[in-house]
Amino acid sequence: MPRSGPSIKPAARATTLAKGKPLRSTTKPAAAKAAQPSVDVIHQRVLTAIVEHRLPPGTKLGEERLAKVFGVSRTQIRQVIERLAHDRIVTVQPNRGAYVSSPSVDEAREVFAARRLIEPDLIRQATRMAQKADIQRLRHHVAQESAARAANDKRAIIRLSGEFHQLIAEIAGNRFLAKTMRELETLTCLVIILYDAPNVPACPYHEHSDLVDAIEARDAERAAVHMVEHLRHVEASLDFQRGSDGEIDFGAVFK
Amino acid sequence: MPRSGPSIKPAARATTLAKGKPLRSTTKPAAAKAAQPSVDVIHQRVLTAIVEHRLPPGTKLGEERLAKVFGVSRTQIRQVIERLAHDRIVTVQPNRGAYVSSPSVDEAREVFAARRLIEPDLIRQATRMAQKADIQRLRHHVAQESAARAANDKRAIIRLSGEFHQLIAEIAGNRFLAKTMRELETLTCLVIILYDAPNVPACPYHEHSDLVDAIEARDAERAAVHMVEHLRHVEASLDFQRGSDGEIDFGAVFK
DNA sequence: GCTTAGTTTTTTGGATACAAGATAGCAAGC
DNA sequence: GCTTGCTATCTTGTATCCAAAAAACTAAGC
Repeated sequence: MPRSGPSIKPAARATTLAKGKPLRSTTKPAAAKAAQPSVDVIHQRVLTAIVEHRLPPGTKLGEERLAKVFGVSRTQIRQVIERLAHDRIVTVQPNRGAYVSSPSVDEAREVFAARRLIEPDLIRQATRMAQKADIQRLRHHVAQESAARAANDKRAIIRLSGEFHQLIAEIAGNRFLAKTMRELETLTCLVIILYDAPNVPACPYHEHSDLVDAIEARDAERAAVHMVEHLRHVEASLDFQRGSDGEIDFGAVFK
Repeated sequence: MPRSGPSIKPAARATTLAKGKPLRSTTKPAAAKAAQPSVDVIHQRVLTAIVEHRLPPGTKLGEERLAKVFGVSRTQIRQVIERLAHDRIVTVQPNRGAYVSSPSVDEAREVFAARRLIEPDLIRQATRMAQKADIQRLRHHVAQESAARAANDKRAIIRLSGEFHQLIAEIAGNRFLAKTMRELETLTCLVIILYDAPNVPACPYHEHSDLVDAIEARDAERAAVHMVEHLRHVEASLDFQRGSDGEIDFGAVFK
């Protein structure tokens, strides 16, 4: 974690709202801050912050610091960190703290290999299962992506791109694979910020649109083919050379 | 002080990757009770107990109780339970405690669907990657299974059957998928105890042997086909009718 | 000037204490 | 006799406290 700033400020203002979720909009404005968010909420907020690259790889997630930000005790922060560590999204170094993971080139390739394996099947399944309402949700989501693109809101673009894939996983209806996809998506976001050639957008949105078209046409095979293509595009836009700059591999150096 | 090197940043991925090899086959806790086991060790022990059906689905995992058994404080037990819950292996009911999960019929089907998706690819990959030493490990493992079968050690049989599949995942070399397979394997064990028609062995061992043969012959396609077949055999040996006996689904009843 | 040793400060890891919630036991009523 | 409501007990959830480790800082020496 080489880059300019040695210390990166964790997002002070996390204005996330994850998915259609608890909007406690009608709470007392004054006391709004006082409400202690649950572990789940904190987990989601941190996750979103990582996905949106407000907490880039290498960022230290100090317990005390997070605890203050969220107005809770360290106990709950530790639970959140445990969860993130379990999904390999953060790496904890014993007695030294938790850091947002920097997947190696190998790990990045493994993540994409896993996605290429799982997602075509997932979208085939989704094509079979999709109700009208599901397709509407997908259309709506693509529209949101389009809007984010128009507004040049890069963080929203990244987040929404990922959520699109999760949406497909949910529609497919296999809970286990959906969970796996959530993990893969988050890791992909880390990979993208680490290795993405600048200015290459994560998911060309028309490809998402094409995927929805194929689903609506009930053409599972076309959807699957598009998906593989789509993933290859994303992976091809990455530059795996850059990565090695970040960490000096002492093991390789002295041998 | 032992400040040996200068700023060594050893690309530490050390964490969470602890389960690579530990195969302590004879998990008799008889000795060495005094030393306080680490969270990883406790996690592994509980996992093994669940896999071996010494802790069947529905068993309550009381914190205090486990803490006493392992001679540690509740803090660490809590971490173990969090991990297991994250993998859906235990289900925690808020304020009521953690119970070994009883996957529903739907979930069971989803687990098998995921395995049918992932494992053929994994064994193809393993066929390509396998070194001589790997094949020897596989042979050795099959021999162990055979021995357990001869000794009629049902618990060892179940555990070893699962570990065989994990071994293949490791040889394939995709860490993410290997982790996913570990989760799937454990869930499969829960499914088997819940729905297995009695006296039907989990994995007919000759099938495992066939799989190793195919790998050794470098015939990835044959290996993949065998794997699908193998998984179908296992799933076919289950009786998904039985499940409903166990729990009365009030939600379904009143509607 | 740069490195090295010792000291202070910060941060994590783990145990304990306390509060809230749930279960179980007991008594009273229909 | 069985159900219902209350009280006591136990379990979980959370915050705090303490010890150990690491990092930062300071000072001394080559």
